[in-house]
Amino acid sequence: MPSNAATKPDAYHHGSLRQALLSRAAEVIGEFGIESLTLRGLARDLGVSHAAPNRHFRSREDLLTALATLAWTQATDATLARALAAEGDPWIQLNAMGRGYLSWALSNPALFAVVTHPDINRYADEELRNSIATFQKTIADAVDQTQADGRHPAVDPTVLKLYTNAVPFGAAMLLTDPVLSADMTIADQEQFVADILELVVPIKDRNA
Amino acid sequence: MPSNAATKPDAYHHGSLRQALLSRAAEVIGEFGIESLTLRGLARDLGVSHAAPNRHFRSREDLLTALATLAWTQATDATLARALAAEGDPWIQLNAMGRGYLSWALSNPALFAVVTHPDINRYADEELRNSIATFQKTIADAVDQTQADGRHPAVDPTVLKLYTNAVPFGAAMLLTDPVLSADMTIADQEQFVADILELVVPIKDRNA
DNA sequence: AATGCGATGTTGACAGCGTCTACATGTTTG
DNA sequence: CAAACATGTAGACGCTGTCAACATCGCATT
Repeated sequence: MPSNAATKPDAYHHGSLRQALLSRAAEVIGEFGIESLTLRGLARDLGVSHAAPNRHFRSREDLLTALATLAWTQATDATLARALAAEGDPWIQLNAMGRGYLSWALSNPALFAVVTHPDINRYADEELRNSIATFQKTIADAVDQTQADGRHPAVDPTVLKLYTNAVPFGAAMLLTDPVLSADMTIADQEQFVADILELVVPIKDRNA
Repeated sequence: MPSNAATKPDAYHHGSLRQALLSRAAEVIGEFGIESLTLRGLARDLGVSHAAPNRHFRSREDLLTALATLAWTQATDATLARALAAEGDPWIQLNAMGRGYLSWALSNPALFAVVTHPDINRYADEELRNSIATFQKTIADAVDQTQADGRHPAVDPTVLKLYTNAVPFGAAMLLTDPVLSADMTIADQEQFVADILELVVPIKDRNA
């Protein structure tokens, strides 16, 4: 059985260093930003030697790529979870997916920040590409279903999908940045998100 | 008269190093990404000593901040230019602004990348904050005018402004990233942008 | 015109970082 | 039980940002 760092802090082997690195990395990014993230700093924080992280991530870029993969996977899960819970027609489900995605982004600003890093997809590995493709397909399928259900019949599906992706993505970018959302006074964030989605995928008339 | 680097390449003083640094930085970012941007690398590229850039930018972060300020200023100009050329009611102008903004972003992916860097606003100086505020106010005013003109009368202005900001922002993020827009086949980018804007600020019915 | 000063560029130095290699330690498996 | 393997350590290297000290230039004041 591998030793547990919590019970054997002086063990030669950490036991779950990879997970600890990912977890601590998210904390550091949230607190100090991505540029402040260093492998040596993580090693110090976790009480291991400076080269230990290299056993799990060949490079700093590799660690960021793993975080991005985690982020897209979580985003997909959060999005799908809301859709399954919605129990309605495709339009209602798409609205729920948007809210699920935005909720996740606002609850996990550090992981979302990794996803918006302009370099992150530059040398993306296959795993990251797959997690992105899975997310995109999730959205694309949901959009297709709304069109099959009669919504936006005249709109080019490619345009509609990019639009559907862009709204929560852009909104999350603005909302997770204190400077960009500086002059907004938002009382209830959940309600705010619902109001935005109402402009894209209106469902209020359903209850009227 | 300050020496000109183009005519006196061996001069002790570069003559316009600050501008050359910003210009070369944008090139490097476009080609190799933000993480690959180093002050020493820029110095080498421009044929000056390794510490020369520090006379113009106290730190690497300072250079990125200057680039971001430049980016927001250009974005504002590009957005306003289209609005002034549009010559229509507020709704038509807002549509034009969206297209102007997206055109700029797609034409200047390197500067746009700086703006989407998750750390860029973390320690933003006053100049950057001002350029962001100016852009936001430009959009906000235009949105207010559409509401004064009778559009979206029942929608909270704050929600409407965030939505109006988020669409082009998110669309530009997706379109400037080869991975995120991987499975999109876009024949005419200008037309594609117009189609997206049509979903947010429809103006086609005007000509019908 | 001479001179002195501020702006700009150079050189050298230092610590921190990523990352490689060689070695140590613990775990698992035949 | 021993050998192979996964994981951690120690040391080294070049690169980077950034500072201090010095050099050179343009410009303004006399």
